Amino acid sequence: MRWSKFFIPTLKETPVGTEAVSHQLLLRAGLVQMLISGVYCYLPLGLKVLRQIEKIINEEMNAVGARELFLSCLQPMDLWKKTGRDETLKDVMIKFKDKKGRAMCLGPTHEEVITDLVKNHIQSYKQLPVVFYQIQTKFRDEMRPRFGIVRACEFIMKDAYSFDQDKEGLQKNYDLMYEAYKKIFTRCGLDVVIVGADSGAMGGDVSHEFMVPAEIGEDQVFCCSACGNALGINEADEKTVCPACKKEKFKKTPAIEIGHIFQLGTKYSKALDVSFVDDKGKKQTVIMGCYGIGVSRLIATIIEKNNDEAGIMWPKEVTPFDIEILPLQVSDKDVMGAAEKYYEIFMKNGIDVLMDDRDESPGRKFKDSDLIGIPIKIVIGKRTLAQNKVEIKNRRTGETVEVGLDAVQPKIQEMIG
RNA sequence: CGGGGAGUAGCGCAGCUCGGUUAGCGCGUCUGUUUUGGGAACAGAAGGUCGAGAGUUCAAAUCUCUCCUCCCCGACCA
Repeated sequence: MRWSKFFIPTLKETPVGTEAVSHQLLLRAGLVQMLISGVYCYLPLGLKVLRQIEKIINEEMNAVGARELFLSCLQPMDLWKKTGRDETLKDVMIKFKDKKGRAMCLGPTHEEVITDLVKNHIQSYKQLPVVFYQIQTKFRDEMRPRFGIVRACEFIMKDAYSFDQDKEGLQKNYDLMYEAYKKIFTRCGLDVVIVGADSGAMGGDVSHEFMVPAEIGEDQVFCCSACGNALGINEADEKTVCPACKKEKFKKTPAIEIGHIFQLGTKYSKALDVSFVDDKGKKQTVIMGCYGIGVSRLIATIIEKNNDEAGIMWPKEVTPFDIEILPLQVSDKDVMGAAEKYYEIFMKNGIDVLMDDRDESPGRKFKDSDLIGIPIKIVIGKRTLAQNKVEIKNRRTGETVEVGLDAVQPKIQEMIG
């Protein structure tokens, strides 16, 4: 992709009314734009990051046998009355009446819809288990949206739902999801702390939260500063020595919740009457689990944990582009010729490359490059090109190497791995 | 919803206390010329319902009232 054909409106200065670093960088790097408080539009670069994360999620969900579907976000209130959550979630629901006078809402979550959907298709134990997931926009009329897309009124969530015939089946799917979540977050370049948690308005018994310790976190975890071992909220005080490594005491640390999984049991299946006939011909209620990841929040969290004074430093698997080519003098035929050559080569080899083909000063290009945080940049300038060399720079480490013109491709391949 | 801050050009700001030409500065944008290794220089240009409405006044960005929006702190959540 050529910068001039893309759309990356970078900002030199920090926008007013932003506190969180991730919020500032999301705006400055031209990833998102606010429409109203808690409602954000994704610009092309931000969308590209979102797609990268979706790709990781899709792969890991498929790996544990979850089927992707896409539920409606426009939902009838009648359905919510059946589970009683029209009351429990009334403060966050965005409700209205349609032209026919039907009470509707924009889905704050999808347990009711998926359960209602599955109900019509499950009759026998032979059809279980089944696991579905989707990546969807959720709507919650938050009292106070915060920190850009960390807490928004319209946000993107991956939600999965498992349906089993017994508790053992649920536990199995729960464990699979638990492990899949660890993989997803690791691939996103994050270290998570996993804590047992209250299931709150979701209901059910067992639940785990996936937390990332961070300054702007709205939650708190007790974790060992040496080994990361964590206890559930309020289960420890700061004087307790970590039972795992016995080195450090637990510390109360603010954290961002990016995932939450629940063993729901029969709360929804009972209310919506989802049953099946077991192998003895007896009618049973389906046992459910649900599993959420705040995808948009995940983007903010990744930025929160991967930045420096100059801007974002994308982890390898979520970066919007693999490499960036910076021709420093666009008017110079040799410089631009070399840039075009590498651009073509990398595109042909399936490496996603952004080329800053704008006729801007080198200073501007370097600053923008650091800001948007592509992991590897190839700097092509008159000075080095005169010696038949170009410069390859690692955004995160700042490490710079000058390589001969023929060594560029192998070096990049080596760095990308 | 309670408490605190803020709204002036795309972005960042000054002006407001003490009302008075055509509302200004930096960045960005457009034109031209010169530049080109860490946010270049010069010349010219465009861009504003001063958040909105009402009021006071000969005169309001500035004073008064009402409303709207945004940010931060608290109760809820991915």
